[in-house]
Amino acid sequence: MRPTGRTFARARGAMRDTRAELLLQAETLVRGRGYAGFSYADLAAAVGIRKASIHHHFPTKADLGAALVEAYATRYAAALSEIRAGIPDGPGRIEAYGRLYLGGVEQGLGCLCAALAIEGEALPERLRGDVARFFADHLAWLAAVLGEGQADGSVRLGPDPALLARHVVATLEGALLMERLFASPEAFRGTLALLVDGLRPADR
Amino acid sequence: MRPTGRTFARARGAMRDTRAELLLQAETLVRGRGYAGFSYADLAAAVGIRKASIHHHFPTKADLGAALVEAYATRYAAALSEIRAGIPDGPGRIEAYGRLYLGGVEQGLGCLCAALAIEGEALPERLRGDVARFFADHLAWLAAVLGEGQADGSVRLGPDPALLARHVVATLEGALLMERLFASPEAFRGTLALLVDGLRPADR
DNA sequence: AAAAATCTACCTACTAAATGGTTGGCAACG
DNA sequence: CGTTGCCAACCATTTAGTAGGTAGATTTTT
Repeated sequence: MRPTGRTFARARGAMRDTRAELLLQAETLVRGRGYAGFSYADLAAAVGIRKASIHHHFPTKADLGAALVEAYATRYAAALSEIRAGIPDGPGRIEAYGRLYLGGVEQGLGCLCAALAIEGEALPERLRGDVARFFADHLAWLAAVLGEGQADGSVRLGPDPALLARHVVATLEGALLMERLFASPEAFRGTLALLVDGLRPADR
Repeated sequence: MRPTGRTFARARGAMRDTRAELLLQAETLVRGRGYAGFSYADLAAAVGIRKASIHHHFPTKADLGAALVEAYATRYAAALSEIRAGIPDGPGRIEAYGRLYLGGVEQGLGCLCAALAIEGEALPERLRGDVARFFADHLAWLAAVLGEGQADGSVRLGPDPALLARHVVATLEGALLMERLFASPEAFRGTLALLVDGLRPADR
C-alpha cells in the first residue's frame, strides 16, 4: 500500500513545520469536539501524515495536550500584553480582551481550556494543572487591569478587582460556549457590550 | 465467571429503579467527564449491572444522551416554575436561578448541557438540537422574568430583556465551568452576587 | 574532502485493550 | 404464556501506543 520507496523531495524549505501543523490541527479538533472527542487517527488524517508519526512528535496524547495548552497560553499572553500596551483605559482593554473570544464564535470553535476543563476528572492529571494555570493567569491580568482602571477612574469603584475579573472571565467563557452553539456572533457582541458597560462608573 | 444461575431475589420492591439509576449515574458521569469521556462499561460498573443490560434500556448511546437531556430539562423546568411561583421580584428570582448552578460547583459537577455543547460537531446530530432547546428555554424564561422585573421596577430599565437573559446564562455557565475547576463555591457566590446586583435599578 | 556514525522524520505493521452494539437465552413476574 | 429485565458471550471497529525499519540530512572522524 504505497510504492515502497518514498524518495520524494519533501517540498524544500517546508521541512520543520510538521510539529506546528500538528499543533494547529489538534487545537482545532479539541476546540471543536473536546479532548476525548478526537483521536490520533483524526489528527493524522487532518495533517496528512501517518498515525505513528504523531507519536514521534508527541509520545502520548497527554504530551500533545500539554503542548496545546502551552501554545495557546503563549498566544494569549502575547495578545494580553499587546492590549495593555495599546489601550489606555480599563473598559477599552476589557472590550479588546472580549474580542479575543469573539473569533471563536465566528469560527465555531470553543475555548481550548474550556473544552479541557469540562472533562474534569477524566483529564490527565498534569493537564488539569495547566488549565487551572491558564485561568489563573487571565484572572491575574484582568484584576491588574481592572485595578488600574479603578485607580484612573475609568472603571467603577466598589467591587474588588479580583471579583470583577472572575465575573469577566465567567461571562465571556459562558457566552462563547453558548453563542457558538447558536452560531451567533451578534449575540456575543451584545453580551460583551453589556459586560463592558457594567464596568463603567455610573456617571453622576 | 459467575455461578451461572443468578436466582437472587432482586431486593424486592426496588424492581423498576434501574432505569432511573442509569440516568442518575450517567448524568453524573457526563457532568464530570463529558459525553465522549465515559463509556457503557463505566456506567455498568457505576450501576452494578452488565454492559449489555444498558442497551436494553437505552439501545444506543445517543438514546441515553437524549434521555439525559430530557430528564435534566424537566427537572430544571420544575425548578423554574417553582421559583417564579415562590419569589416575586426580578433580582430575587435570578438569584434563585443562579443558586441552581451553585449545586454543581459544590458537587464538582458541570452543567450537563455545557458538557454536551463543548463536543459540538462530534455530537450525535439530534442531541445538538436538544441542547440548543435547553438553552433557548432558559433564555425565554429569563427574558420573561426580566421583562416582568422591568415592568414592576425591580429590574433596571435600558437593556432589552432578551439581551440581559443571554448575559445571565453566559455568566452562570461560565462561572460554573471555571469555579468547578477551582472548586470554589465562594467565588461562584461572589460572581452571582455581582450579577444580581448589576440587574438592580440604579437607586436615585 | 571522503567515509563513517548519528540523528531526524517519517513509514508499515503490529498489539492489547476498550469502544458501542448484537445475539440468544434464562428466569421471574403478572 | 408472554413480557420484562437481565446476563454471558460474542462482534467489528477504534483506541493509544509500540516495534522495527528506511531514506535523507547532519555531524564526526579520518
